[in-house]
Amino acid sequence: MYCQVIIDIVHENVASPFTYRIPEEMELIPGQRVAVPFGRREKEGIILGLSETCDLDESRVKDILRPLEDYAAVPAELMELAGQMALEAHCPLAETLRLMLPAQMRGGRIHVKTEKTAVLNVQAEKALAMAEAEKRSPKRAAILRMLADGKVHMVSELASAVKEPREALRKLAADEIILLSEEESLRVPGSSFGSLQNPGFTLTAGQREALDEILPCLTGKGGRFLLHGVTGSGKTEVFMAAVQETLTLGKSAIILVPEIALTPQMVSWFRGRFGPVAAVIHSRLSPGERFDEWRRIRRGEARVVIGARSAVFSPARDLGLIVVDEEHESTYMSDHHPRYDAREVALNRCARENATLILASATPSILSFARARRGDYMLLEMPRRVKDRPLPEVEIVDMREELENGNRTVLSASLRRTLKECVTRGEQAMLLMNRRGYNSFVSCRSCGYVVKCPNCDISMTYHVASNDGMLRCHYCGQAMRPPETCPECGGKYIRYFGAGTQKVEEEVAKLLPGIPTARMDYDTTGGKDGHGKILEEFRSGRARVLIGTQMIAKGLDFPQVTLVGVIAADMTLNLPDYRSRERTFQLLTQVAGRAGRGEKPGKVIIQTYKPEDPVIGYAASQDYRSFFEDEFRRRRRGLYPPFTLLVRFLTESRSEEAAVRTADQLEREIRDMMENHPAWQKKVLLVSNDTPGVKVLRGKNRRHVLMKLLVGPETDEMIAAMTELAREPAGDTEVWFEVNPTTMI
DNA sequence: AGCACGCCGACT
DNA sequence: GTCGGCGTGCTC
Repeated sequence: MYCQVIIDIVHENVASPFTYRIPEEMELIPGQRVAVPFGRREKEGIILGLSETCDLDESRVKDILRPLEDYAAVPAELMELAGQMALEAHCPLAETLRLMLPAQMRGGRIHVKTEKTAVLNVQAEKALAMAEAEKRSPKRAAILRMLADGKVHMVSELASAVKEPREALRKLAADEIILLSEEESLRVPGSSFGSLQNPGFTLTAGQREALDEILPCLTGKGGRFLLHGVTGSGKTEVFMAAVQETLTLGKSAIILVPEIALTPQMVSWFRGRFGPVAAVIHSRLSPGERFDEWRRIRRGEARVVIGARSAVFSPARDLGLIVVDEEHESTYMSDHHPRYDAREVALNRCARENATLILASATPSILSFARARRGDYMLLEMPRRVKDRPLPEVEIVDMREELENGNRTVLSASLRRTLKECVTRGEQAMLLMNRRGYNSFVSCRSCGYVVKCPNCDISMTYHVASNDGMLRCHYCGQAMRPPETCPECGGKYIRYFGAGTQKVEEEVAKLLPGIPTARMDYDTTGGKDGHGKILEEFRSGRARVLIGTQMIAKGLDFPQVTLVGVIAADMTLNLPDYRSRERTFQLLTQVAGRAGRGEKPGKVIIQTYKPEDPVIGYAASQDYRSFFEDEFRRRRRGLYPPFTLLVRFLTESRSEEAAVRTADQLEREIRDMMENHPAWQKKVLLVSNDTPGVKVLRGKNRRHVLMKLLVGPETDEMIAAMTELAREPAGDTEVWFEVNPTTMI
């Protein structure tokens, strides 16, 4: 027998399978990991397939050394998934296969943990009699009495009654009175999140209706749902019930959450409700715990998996359901190689394994909602909050008026007043400073005008004076000098935005002397568990005002918070990214949902230089539908995803000249390629060659070639050709190729 | 990815 | 004359 093995090396040169002979008496199956001789070294590999014959010269074929486990580490469905992903991403199979295994499992770094056990080897009566006789050895007597029940006991358990039992055990074993052996032990992660009993409450009508659609699918061939419910409508309860039903049917469920550290409630609910059948995968697990959780899942002992995006690759037995909570979150998009979208993988797996998919969000992504409307997903709407609690009152403050009234600070008069009242009442407030990215945009403080690219309908980015002080469009490379006066109203207050959380904290300290505040942003969450510490400070009430970037807006539940202030809603709106409107809407809607989660009603103040922007209004009234229709039209009109594909080649080199030269070379080759393929040429809307937002990163000079493509039947071929193009060696310049890059810096 | 082989400059 | 630079090429 022979087998095809994928060697665990990610390199084009060794990407295709290698043939090995399977020695007599060795039984192997596809998906199993093996050790093989490779060159003059030993390597790990995964069996792709088996065959009776081999078309290679016998003498060149080597023998499999040994299996690494006695089961297939990658089950058949995940083998197929890895294959398809490698094909789509144009990357070696070894790379996608790595996603299917806990990283620590590779390279033999992790071992199955065993625990020593002891069991009686003689009749219980005889043991008890011996215990009586063992006058001189109380330890042996005690051990014999404990083992007299005939059951297998852990040595650690015996050790808690008898100190240092090792010598006594050794003697008993030598006399063949007891048997010592080792048993595999699983490190079940401690209940670091506690275990909250979820109060069993009766379902609302909305929840009932949603479940009536979902539950029948679980028994059959599966279904696809987009669960759209306003903040506080009880989406969690719906998919918890679906998970319960999945377990009742003897199947497994995977629940994906955007960031496990931010959803401790969910984890404790699941632990409380499902006990040890729930496996929780999060970044704080030790390598050993992670591996053991993986094995519990692989064996079918854990049938509920909760984790971040990589949990979508869990080897769940008989998969019945995948839930993607907060479906719109960008964390579902992997940020390093091989790039994948956990939502797409979930969809793929569900189709493959006849499982049901539930995407849940209060603010679904444009893509998912568009699909739901097209009929790809069944749309389940829950427009009401539980107990018919009202949505918080939202006030929009026009910051241009503040300026006219002589207020040049970051806090409006209204926010100052409300904040003071809130704190005086002993309640808590959250202030969101949604600043992102390195660069700032340029805006007129008198009329709200923002400098936009003439070709792209995207705000231009100011490149600091130490760079070249120009305004640039990150999409097409258009550059211009910043205007001295506002082209719209002629005003002189053209400003470069860039104020941060620190500034806000200073203002709050001036307004409320002596009131403790907490600040949460990239600068303050550096240390180990910096996140948790700051949040705890706020949760405990020691800090009364929490000031932070968008990390404070996600899924947090502080019942004492009655005021949420958004310092400058336009900040994310004017980022040079076609997704900025979507992100702003999501952020504002989600943050508005943070206020008034307890008994007391909440208030939200949104400060903006552009109160007339519909996105602000849609978020204030939590009107998802109108936002969607508006944004979908805008994308179609502006030819943005999902109607088009953005593609980028990034060159990086120590030498600026080399980075530029390589980018120029790529551009020429791309243009040649398009000349040779008239059908492809028609799909190309834009080719630009320019300096990216960050010109030098980690000491490397950078340059990028951007393309916008219309999606069509030839898309995949074009991507494949461009992938090849990017692979060509370019001296000391590195070339990165990306489709729909997550970031454009 | 590693690790061989292989062909040109400064050293015991 | 050799030791060693890292350019090309192969690994079932």
